[in-house]
Amino acid sequence: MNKKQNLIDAAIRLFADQGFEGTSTIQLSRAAGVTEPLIYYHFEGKDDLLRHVLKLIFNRYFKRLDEVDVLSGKEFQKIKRLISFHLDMVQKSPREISLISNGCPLKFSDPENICKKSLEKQREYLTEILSGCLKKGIAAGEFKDVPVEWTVELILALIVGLIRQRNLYAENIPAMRDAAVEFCRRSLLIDG
Amino acid sequence: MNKKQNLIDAAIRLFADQGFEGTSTIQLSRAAGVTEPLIYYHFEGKDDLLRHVLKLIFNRYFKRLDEVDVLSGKEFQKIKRLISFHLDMVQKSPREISLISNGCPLKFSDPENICKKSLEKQREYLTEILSGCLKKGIAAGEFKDVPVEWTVELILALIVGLIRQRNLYAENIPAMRDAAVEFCRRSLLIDG
Amino acid sequence: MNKKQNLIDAAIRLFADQGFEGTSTIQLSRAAGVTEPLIYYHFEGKDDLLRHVLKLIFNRYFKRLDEVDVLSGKEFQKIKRLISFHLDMVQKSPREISLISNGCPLKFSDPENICKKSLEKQREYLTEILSGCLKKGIAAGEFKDVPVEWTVELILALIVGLIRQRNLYAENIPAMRDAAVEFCRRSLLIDG
Amino acid sequence: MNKKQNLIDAAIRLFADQGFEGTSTIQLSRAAGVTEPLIYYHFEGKDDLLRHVLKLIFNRYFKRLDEVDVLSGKEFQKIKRLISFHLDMVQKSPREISLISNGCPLKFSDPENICKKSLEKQREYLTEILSGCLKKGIAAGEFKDVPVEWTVELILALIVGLIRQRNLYAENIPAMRDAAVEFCRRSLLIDG
DNA sequence: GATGAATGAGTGTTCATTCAT
DNA sequence: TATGAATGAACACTCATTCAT
Repeated sequence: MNKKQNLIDAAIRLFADQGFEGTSTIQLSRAAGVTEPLIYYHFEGKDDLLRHVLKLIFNRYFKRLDEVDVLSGKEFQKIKRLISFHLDMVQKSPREISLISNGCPLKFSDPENICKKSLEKQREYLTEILSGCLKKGIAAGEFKDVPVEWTVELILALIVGLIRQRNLYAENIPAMRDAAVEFCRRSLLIDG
Repeated sequence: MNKKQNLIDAAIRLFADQGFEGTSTIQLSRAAGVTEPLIYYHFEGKDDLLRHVLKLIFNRYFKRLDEVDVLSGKEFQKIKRLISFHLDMVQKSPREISLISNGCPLKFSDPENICKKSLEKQREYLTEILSGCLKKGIAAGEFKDVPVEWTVELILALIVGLIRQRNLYAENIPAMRDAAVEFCRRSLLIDG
Repeated sequence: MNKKQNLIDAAIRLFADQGFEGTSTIQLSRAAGVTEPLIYYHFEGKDDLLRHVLKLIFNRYFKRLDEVDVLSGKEFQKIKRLISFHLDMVQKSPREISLISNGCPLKFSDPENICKKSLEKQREYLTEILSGCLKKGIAAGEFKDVPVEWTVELILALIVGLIRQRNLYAENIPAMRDAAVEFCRRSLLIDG
Repeated sequence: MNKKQNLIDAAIRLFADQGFEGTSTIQLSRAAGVTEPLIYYHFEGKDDLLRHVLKLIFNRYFKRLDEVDVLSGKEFQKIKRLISFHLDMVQKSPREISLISNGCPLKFSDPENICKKSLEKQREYLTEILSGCLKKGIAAGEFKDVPVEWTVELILALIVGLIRQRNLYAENIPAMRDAAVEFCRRSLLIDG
């Protein structure tokens, strides 16, 4: 069970750093300290290993996302927590996020792609929460009267963009997080 | 010269859709309607073809970026033009932008990577312009007193995120552009 | 003991249908409902399993061949019984015969090949009986004065050919058997 | 073109001697004096090479079979020529015949199998000729009144069996041919 | 300019087999 | 008896690249 875990760890690392196609099975096995055929004992092949790894990462992501408090406090508090959560994750597990946001899309045209399904699930989940926040916030006089649908898209784009920038340039996360929160606060809150 | 162009076009398409490692020289030659060795007549190899293609795309990008009016009008007008410009580009040439924003970063650790250099050049260029706009706008009382450095990062992240979302989900660009501009306007302008 | 038998049964089936080289140990184990290493518990390896299976089949064949009555009756009756016996066998256990007549000869150059030894034993056995029949029949005026050695070869070839045809085209065995017997009767008997 | 031919020759030899599954691509390439990838330049793969080789052999066989005189002379002369033709072929090109009669049937369950198609074509062709000969011979009072259909099957089985025996035991072909012809003559001809 | 033929190095994968339990 | 985990060697096949023409 140890060696299987080594393989998974190596896969996350190498797939994230070099891409799926750019990583060979022999590289994987060496990085995991095992022999090549063991990949085929534990998984059906290189594709299956990727699938397994992505499933794992998405499960982890969704589990943690579920734990984010999106019920209590003011509406903007909830949005702030969502933004912070994503920037925290990219700081703690940059490779996992990198795999999700860079590694997948290449094979995106394939409709069976788990990444596609998971990214859509993520999109739906976040869209629903953010829509709710915005609507309630507008109704309660907390937010300005912004167009909900497009503003949601925009916040999503902002989150995605921040993750990406951080992955490429390894910037000061807390500062960026605060700047992002303030940026949104000013744009959304009536007394921002 | 025709066949060389075919090769370049095929390379842009295939590298963008399948990634560099995911595209073989035989795929390239077939997609271009030529034979494999011709790649080696016109370029030094597959790597060189990528380099050539990226240089081409970045040149095109920088040339167009240079044509964006960042001198006349109010400061926010300039920022608005920059955002619009990028969303227009992704709509007109999604593959080129996709290559720049997805295809490259995989081999990013390599310091010789042309993509890295070009992306940094782009970053510097945009950062400079945006910094100028923000500083001048703040001084002129057009903008709120926001932290310049991080707000620049944020706008960049927003642009990157919007490009990415559009590439994955092919959304309504004009609407997103307007929403993005309004979002920033509210966040930045004193009387937003 | 049950699982060992399952392995043997699976081996007969798979080796006959796909050939020895065309059958993998994992296919064997799955078809037998056991795990791969069990093959190595009960046999020394894949080769040994083949050897075991062939020995088994040849033993069965020789045992039944021994029970064919080649003593009583006229000489042609004996020959008829031999022909009938082989066509009956191929009808009852086509896979076993198929293994003997198709699966083995491929590695025939190897002198250690059990198949080779067994086929030679079979050849000698049948040759001896048929030679005896022909000689006695000729001496007794039952048969025409045919060249014994070559006629024996011919009858053997006929048997082999009939088995093969039946294995490929699954023809009406009783009819073929009768036709074969009559064909030989006309060719051999003085008052055929 | 020379190296391609070497590959084909090597394939005929090795597939016939060791079977298709028993022959590796590296063996093939070494036996042909070329490098492994050349197989994939000239053919689509190992399967395709087998297909090519079988097509070639069957074409050669059918071409020569077409040249056998089955029109002139008495009916038995025609049958004699067919039997002789096959024994001549097995003497001249034993490996080609071996490939046809041993190598193929293993993959026989596959309906796309060229071998299956070709063997059926061969069967039909020979069946038609032999049926004609027998019918005409019986009508003309040349042959005894034998059951045509089954006697045809029998002669086919005899030919197949002779080929097989010769391939395994490398016997004196001319003697066997004469014995076979005489055997059939006695069985078929009224004044045999 | 352009290609058919060819290759060394490497790909993902399967093989028969072993070993600790 | 029986298996889960693991492996060295080999497998069919593809890679980017070269070269003579």
